[in-house]
Amino acid sequence: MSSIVSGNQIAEIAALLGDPARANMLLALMGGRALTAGELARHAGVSAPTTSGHLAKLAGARLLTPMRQGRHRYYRLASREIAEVVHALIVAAGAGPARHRPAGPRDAALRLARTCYDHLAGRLALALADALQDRGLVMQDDGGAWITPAGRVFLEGFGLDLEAGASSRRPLCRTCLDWSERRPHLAGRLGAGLLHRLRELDWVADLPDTRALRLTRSGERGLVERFGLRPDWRCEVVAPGGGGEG
Amino acid sequence: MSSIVSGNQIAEIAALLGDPARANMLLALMGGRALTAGELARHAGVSAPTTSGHLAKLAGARLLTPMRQGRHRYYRLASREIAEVVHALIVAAGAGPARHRPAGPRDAALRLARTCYDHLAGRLALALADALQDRGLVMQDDGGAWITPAGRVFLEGFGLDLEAGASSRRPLCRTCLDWSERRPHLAGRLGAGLLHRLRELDWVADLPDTRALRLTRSGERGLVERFGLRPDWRCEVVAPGGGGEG
DNA sequence: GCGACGTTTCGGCCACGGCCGAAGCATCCC
DNA sequence: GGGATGCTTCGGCCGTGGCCGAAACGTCGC
Repeated sequence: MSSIVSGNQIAEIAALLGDPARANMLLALMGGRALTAGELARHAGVSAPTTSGHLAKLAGARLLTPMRQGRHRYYRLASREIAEVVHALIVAAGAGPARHRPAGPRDAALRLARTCYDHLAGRLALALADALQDRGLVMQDDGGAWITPAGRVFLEGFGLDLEAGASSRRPLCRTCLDWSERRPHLAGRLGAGLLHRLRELDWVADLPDTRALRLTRSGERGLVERFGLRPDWRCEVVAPGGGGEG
Repeated sequence: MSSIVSGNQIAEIAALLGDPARANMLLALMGGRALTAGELARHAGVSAPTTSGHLAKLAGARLLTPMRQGRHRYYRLASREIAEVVHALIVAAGAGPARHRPAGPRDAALRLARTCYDHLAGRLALALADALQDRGLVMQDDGGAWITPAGRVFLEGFGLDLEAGASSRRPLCRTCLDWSERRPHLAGRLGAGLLHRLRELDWVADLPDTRALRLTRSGERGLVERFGLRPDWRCEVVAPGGGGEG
């Protein structure tokens, strides 16, 4: 399988990661959020023109995907494969005393449900996003998500104020790459509003000293009844193949 | 988890991989075997002096581990973490339709026993290497292996011709990093001779259309009786904490 | 419309690093 | 010892590419 890949192709990608400014940009994007060129410039510690050049290269090589939004330009990691490369580099750089990560109960809880900035992440977030999509309330395509008219009615009926913050630059509905599951979940004002409402209804509760969340009994019942959440949402979604063999 | 790693550290590693010559060297080393500077030069398609410079950088950054052996200098991947980075890059470069690998029964057979070039690899190879070491017939240290006088007697009694090919440049006894188990097994002329003899005795048999091997009933009995192979050799091997890792 | 702001293009500077040939060590073999 | 072989060091050439300031472009808000 590796025989079809030449060192030159590898070097091309690695060289893009081999610049401190670009590496810092990619690192900043590992959170899964899309960031603007300006934010990335600040993360990288270089000027706006320099940043622009770097971003053009990264997008040209399909490492990043740009999204225009008004006078801003958002960039996000283009694929799971690229995220894997950066992840492997993070591990290799942290190297030294090879840290062991036994994926304990804490990790499991985080994978199940947690906050990501101000919105929901983890398997629960994905299941919720899937449920909304299955019912035609939210549509997702390659690089974004939006609320359908039916979705607007439903969400306002659920108690969300979709107009709140409408004047801010923040998009109403946006996808955010879920770091543990490697699939996009819902962010933006919709994601924030959802999490806020779920807390308000006591459908989710914060666990102490962690970003993990607990889905309450009423929450589980409510999400299944009103959102059509699949009862098996806790199950592993996909098992990406492990290390290769020579 | 990623917060303690700066983009600069990542860039440092990635930059080393970002040169076509170096990338081709690392790709060649992904087979798990240690290769000489000359072999790597040929793989990379650059001159010996250039290769030397590259290898010095890679070894200096702990991506490769050098091993002197006479007038040769062998290099191998320094750690599992580095191999993971290269692996992720291979996947990302092959990108497009992300191949799925379901780790089926074929894979399991390969992990159990297979050929690696002309010698044995997989758990059987490790168990055999351990057995030889436990009985003081072969000694291994940080970067190599050699046959003890007692081992020489035993192996010749088993039917190996240790003098065959003695005039060639190939080392008698060498370790080779097992790619599926991430521990060294025995290669060199000893490894080749062992596999040859095991086939001759019908202790192992080749499976069709794969590099996997099957240990026959007589083979299993013979290896337990004569080599002291542990009967539980098929079990998952636990990575020893000490190890030559990193 | 106008100014403010975010981003990109242009031009020029400069350093880093890859490349090789020649020469220098080290090792093996006879 | 002498000669082959494998690898490294040295010196010099040269292209690639990162960086910035100035200025242009596009969008937003008034």
